[in-house]
Amino acid sequence: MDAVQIDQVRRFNRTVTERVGVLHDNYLGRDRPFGAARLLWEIGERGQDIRALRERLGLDSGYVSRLLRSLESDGLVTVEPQARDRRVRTVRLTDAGRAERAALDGRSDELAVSLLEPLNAAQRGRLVAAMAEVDRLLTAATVTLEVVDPGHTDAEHCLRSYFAELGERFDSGFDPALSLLPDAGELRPPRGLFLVARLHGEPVGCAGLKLPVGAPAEIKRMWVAPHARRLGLGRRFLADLEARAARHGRDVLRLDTNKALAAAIGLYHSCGFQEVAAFNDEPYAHHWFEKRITAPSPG
Amino acid sequence: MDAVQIDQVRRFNRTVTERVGVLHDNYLGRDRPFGAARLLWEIGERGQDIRALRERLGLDSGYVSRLLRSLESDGLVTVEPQARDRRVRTVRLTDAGRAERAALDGRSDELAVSLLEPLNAAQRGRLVAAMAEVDRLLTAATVTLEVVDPGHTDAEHCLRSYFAELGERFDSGFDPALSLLPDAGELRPPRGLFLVARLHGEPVGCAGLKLPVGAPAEIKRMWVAPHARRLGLGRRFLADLEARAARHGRDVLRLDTNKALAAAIGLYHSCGFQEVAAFNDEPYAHHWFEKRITAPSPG
DNA sequence: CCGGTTCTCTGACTAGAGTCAGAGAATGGA
DNA sequence: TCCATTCTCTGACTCTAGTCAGAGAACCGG
Repeated sequence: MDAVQIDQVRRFNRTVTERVGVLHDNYLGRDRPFGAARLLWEIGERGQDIRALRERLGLDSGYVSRLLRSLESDGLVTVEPQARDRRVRTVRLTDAGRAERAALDGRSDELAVSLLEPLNAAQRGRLVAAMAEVDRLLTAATVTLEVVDPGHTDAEHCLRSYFAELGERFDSGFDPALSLLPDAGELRPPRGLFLVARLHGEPVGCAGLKLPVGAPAEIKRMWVAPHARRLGLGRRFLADLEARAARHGRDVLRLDTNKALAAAIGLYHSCGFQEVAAFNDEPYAHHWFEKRITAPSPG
Repeated sequence: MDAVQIDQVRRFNRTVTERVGVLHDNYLGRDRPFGAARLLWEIGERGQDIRALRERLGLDSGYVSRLLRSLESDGLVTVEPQARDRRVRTVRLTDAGRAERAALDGRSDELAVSLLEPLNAAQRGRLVAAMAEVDRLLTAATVTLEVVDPGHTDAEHCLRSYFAELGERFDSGFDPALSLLPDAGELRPPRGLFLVARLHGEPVGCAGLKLPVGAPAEIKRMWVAPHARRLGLGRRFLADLEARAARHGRDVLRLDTNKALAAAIGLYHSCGFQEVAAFNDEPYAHHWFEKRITAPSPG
C-alpha cells in the first residue's frame, strides 16, 4: 500500500487522538468517571434492559451492575424488573438523571465548539466538510460483507426491505409472485451464494449471485439500506461478486433491472457493465446488462 | 455557532474515537502497557534526557522513573548520568529497544492499513485527502496567539528566523542596518505590541504592530515558520492586529513589503488591503498597502 | 566549603476500569 | 414438578496510570 497514504493516516491519528482525545476527557469525564457517564448516555431517554446495555457497550455483567448501583445511589436512575420476565431488569433515568445526561450533551457541544472556535468561517466550512468525508469513509470501511444462507434472519430482513422498496418505487408496484425470483436454492452453494453487509452488527444490504452450470453468472436482489447509501457499498458488492464469479470460472456476469432504479443503472454503467438485449423475460425488467470478467490474478 | 456544524463535529468525534481508538488500543498496547510504549517511542533513536521526556509527555517524575525501571529490566533501555551534569540522566535504546520501537512503528502502519484496506482506490484517495485537511485545520486551531515583549526568547527566535529568511529571499540580500527597523520600544506598549504564535509551545510565527500617536497603525515583521504555513496563520495575524488597531481607535492600517514575498502580497490583497503610493522610504520595500478598518462592534 | 537548588529515585497511596467465580432468584421445557 | 438455563448481583481480585512526600546525590553561587 502507498507509503505516503499510510503516513498521512498516521499523522491524522496522532493529531486527532491528541486534540479530540484530550478535550474529550476534559469535558466529558468531569464530575463522573467515564464509564458511568457512558452508561448514563447509553440508557437514553426511554430506558434500556440491562442486558441490552451490557451487549451494546461490551461490558462485563458485574461491572455494569456496580456502575448502575453507583448511578442509583446518586439518584440518577431507577432499576426495576421487567413485567414479562422478572429476571431481566430495566433501567430508567430519573429527572435528575435526565438533567445529568443533558449536561453531558452540552459538554459534547462545548467540545465541538472549542474545535471550531479558533477558525474563521471559511476554515470552519472546510473542516466540517472534511470531517463529514472522513466520517463517511471510515463508516464505509467498517461495513463487513459475509456470505450467509438466504434463510438467515439478516438475509430475510434485507429481502423484505428490498421487496418493500421495489413496491414503492416501481410505477406498477411489485408483486414477488409475478417476478422471476430465484428460489432460495439458487442462491445457496453450490448453485449460488448470498451476501449480507453489516454495519455495527446490523444488516444494511444484500446481494445474491446465481452460478448456473455452463451459463453466465447472474446478480440478483442487490439492495442497500437507505441510511447506508453513499458509502460505495453497491460498488463493493459488484466488485466482490465479480471476483467470486471469476473464481468459479465464469467469464460473463449479467443482471437485469427496472427503469425506476436510476442510481443502480448509473452504477452498472460506471462499473463497466454494457447494456445488452433482454436475456430473460423478467416482467419487471427494462434494462439488461452484461460484463466480461477475468480470473483474478493468483495471490 | 451553527448547529449543523456542531452536529457534524460530534458525529466525527464519535466515529473516529470508536474506530481509531479501538484499533489503537488493539495494535499499540499489545504486549506492553501503553505508558511504557509511549515512553519507548518518545526516547527515539538518539536518546533523551529524562527531564526532557518528562516535560514532553507531561508526566510525574516518579512515574517516569518507574516506567524506565521496567523498560530497563526488560533490557530495552540503558540509563546513564550525563557527563557534564551527573544529576541529569540520559536514556538510550538498546538494540532490543530499537527493535521493539520498530515493532511499534510497524503496528502503527498496520493500523493505518486496516483503515484503508476495505476501501477501493478512489475512496482511499478521498479519505487520505480529507484526513490531511482535518489534520491541517485541527493543527491550525491549536495555534495560539499571545502578546509578548519583543525581547522575549520566543520573539527573538522568530525575528532571527525572519531576518535570515529575508536575507535568502531578497535579490539584494537583507541587511537589518539598512532597513527602517522600528526599535523595540515601538513594538511595546504603549507605542505598539508584538504577537507570537505558538504550536505545542514552540514559537511558529510573529507579527508586530506600531501604534504611532495620531497616525495610521502599521504592521511590521510578520513572519510564519515554514512548517506552519498553509494553516491560515497569516490571515489570522492580520485579523487579530486589525481588531487591536481598531480597539486603539485607529481607522487605517498599513504596511510595506518586498516584491520577493509573493505569497504575502497575495494575502494582503485577499484580506482587503489596497496598494497605495509609498508612505515611507524603506529601501527594501516595493509595495505599500493600506486598509480602512472600523471599530469592532461592542461585545 | 556551605547552603540552597535541581534532578532522580523510592515508597506509599489512589482511582478507574475491568475480570472471574460463584450465589440466588426467575423462567422454560421435558 | 424438577432440572438446566438465564439474568443479575456480590465479593475478591488485577492492572494501568497516576499522585504525593520525602531522601539522597550532584551542582552552583557566594
